[in-house]
Amino acid sequence: MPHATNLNDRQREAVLTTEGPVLVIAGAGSGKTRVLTERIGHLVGDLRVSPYEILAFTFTNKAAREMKDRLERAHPGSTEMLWVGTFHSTGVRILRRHGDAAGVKRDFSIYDTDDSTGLVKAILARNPNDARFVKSPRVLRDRISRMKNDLVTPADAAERAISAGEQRIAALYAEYERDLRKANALDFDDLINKVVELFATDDRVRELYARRFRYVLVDEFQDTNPIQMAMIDGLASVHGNLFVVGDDDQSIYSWRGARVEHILEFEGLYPATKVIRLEQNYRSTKTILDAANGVIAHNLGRKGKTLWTDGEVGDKVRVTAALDEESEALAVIDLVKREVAAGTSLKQIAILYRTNAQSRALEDVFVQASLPYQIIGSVRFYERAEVRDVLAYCKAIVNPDDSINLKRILNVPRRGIGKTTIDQIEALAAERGTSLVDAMRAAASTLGAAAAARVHAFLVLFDELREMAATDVAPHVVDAILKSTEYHKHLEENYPDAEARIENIDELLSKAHGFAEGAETKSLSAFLEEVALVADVDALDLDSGQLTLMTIHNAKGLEFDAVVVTGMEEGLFPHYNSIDDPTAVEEERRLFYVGMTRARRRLYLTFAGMRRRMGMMEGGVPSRFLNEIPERTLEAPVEPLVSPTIYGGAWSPRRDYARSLRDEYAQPEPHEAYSQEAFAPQAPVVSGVHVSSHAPSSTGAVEHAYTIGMRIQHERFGKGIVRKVEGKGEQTRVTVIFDAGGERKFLAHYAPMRPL
DNA sequence: TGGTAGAGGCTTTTT
DNA sequence: GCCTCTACCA
Repeated sequence: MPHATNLNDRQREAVLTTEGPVLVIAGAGSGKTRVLTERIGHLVGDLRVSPYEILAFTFTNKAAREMKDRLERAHPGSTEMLWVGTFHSTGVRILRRHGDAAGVKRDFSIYDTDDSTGLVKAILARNPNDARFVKSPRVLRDRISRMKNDLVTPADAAERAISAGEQRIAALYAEYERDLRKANALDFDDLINKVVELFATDDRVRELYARRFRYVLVDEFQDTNPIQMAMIDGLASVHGNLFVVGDDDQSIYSWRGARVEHILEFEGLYPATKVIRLEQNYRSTKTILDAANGVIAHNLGRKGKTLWTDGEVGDKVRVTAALDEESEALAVIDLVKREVAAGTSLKQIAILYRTNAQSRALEDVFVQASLPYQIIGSVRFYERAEVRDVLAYCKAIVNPDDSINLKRILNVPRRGIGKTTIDQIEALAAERGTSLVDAMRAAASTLGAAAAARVHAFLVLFDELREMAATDVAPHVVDAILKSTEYHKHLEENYPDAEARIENIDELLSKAHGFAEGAETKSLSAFLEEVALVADVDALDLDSGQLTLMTIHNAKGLEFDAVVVTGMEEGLFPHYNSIDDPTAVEEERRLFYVGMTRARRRLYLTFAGMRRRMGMMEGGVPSRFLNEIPERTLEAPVEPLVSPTIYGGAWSPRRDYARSLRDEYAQPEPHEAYSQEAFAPQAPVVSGVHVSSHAPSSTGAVEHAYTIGMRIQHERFGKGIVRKVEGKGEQTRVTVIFDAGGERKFLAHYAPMRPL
């Protein structure tokens, strides 16, 4: 059997059991991606199944691409007809072909989270009395999204509403749905929702797909939500050859409506199910697995399994304490340096964290140290204002009914169409029940002459671009938008950081060019579709030779030789919002488990004694998860971490553990610039440091009386002059301009600094 | 209509 | 600490 060699018995069973429902419980690193790919290879290569009859769901586009690449190598030509993609991209594919039956027009636009929020905002503006029922447009949008994911319609919501507030929310939800239809737009949830609706209303279409796809495969099954489950169920309704792979211990998307129960209830739903468990791990060392197993064992709500490996024991897990987030970043650099010295390449190292906000402090220090890194997520490319502006032009051009995006660009760049004019046009649109563009075309009579002329000028430009988009390729249209609106000039005139913004616009343009080179359909609408569905991880380049920074959520499914999980503090990880809810803490624990099991050879954990949160410095306490790691897997000494005073009590830097590392960064010129070569592999170096505290030494409880103009001495940055003093008591912040150049802000209470 | 300054909210995680 | 919205003035 060409497709069952080099597999263990269980894996082979999973590959060869092609008929009927199969549930594979696949632990972290147990080779599930391989099983999925080999299984498709077996179907195509050995059983002569046409790729046309196979549909596979992956969690990201990147995973889909990788699976296709692997298959293409093994069976050239086989992937052309194969459908592999995310639920969302598969939904789009189906809706573009057969959406009509569910009332979806073929040329619909896709609203991303920002667009949806804009729509909700507009609805709330129309219903000022309802604002008191929701905290913010975003909260309402999330709530609507949750209902959609749970198959709750506006009518259901109205029926279930017990309070007046719930009644109104149901009404706003209904209005949101109406407005989406009016704008000929689908939000992310609709991309799946409408398929389910389609299957329910039109049996012929459902059967068309269900007959075609004799084999349906689902990866990351633990993170499917009810609406996705309904879509899967519809697709598997004819042949029943449904193969799902998941791990209940890695379920980390319940906040998005995902249900682990889908794993637990699968056998009940599909009675003939064959269950296969993959528990042998091929990724991590014995020590890392032991540590991860020890942590996840604290969860009560799990099916229970124990991963094992016959790999080597490996190095122990190292915990590093830092004074604040800056020292934490320095500690990370130090760990990276050691890894590189030991022969690990930068691209095989990942720095993970709970929240995107944590990346900033890391980045600041990495930049200073010239450490090459790539960051996934954070300020997302497609969410930058300038990129969104240009995309709004594209969206409005493709679909002029898209009032949200049309409104966004009406006066960007400034063309004298201000609030008053827009209000008038909107009123006219509401009065006549037409779209915004139509109201603009009709507005000449109601507007003043000057305003009417400006609106007319916009419409001329808009129509020209529309005409062009009907026939020309995406990059040309994007280029025409930029030229005709003099967008570069607009950026230069209005933003001090215009250069960076222009770079982003150029990148968008080059993405459009790249798209036109590779895609079959090169139209603007096809480009928008691609753009709407890309995830941040899709951009991850593991061959860039750089260090990778990302959230643990983004790291799902990936693996690295060395992994550093930062921010191991109560409140951050587990996060404040989860800390009072045992179920939520269990999900946080699973998230930590996912982070730990990304590591192949070495795992590092760091925490900071204090950290800036929304501008305020706050004290931190080591995460409870650290205490759950079996001591035998940790580098000694562990004592300070398991101290009974940890919870509740304020944490202070333990000077006993401030060791060699501190001195390294205590000099005035702390970050020697690490060139690319400095990070090239060298001969292994033996490290003797265990739990190390990364703390610029504290000055203790010295009274701080800084005044503007005062000369000061800072332990690390040398002499300087006080420029600004803000706040009082422990919160006193002092801004200093250093003689050596550079301005910095410190908390007077904590900074290693004294008046001269 | 546009520019600016100050207030207020925000950070969990994402297709 | 940063971004967005609002209020007010030119």
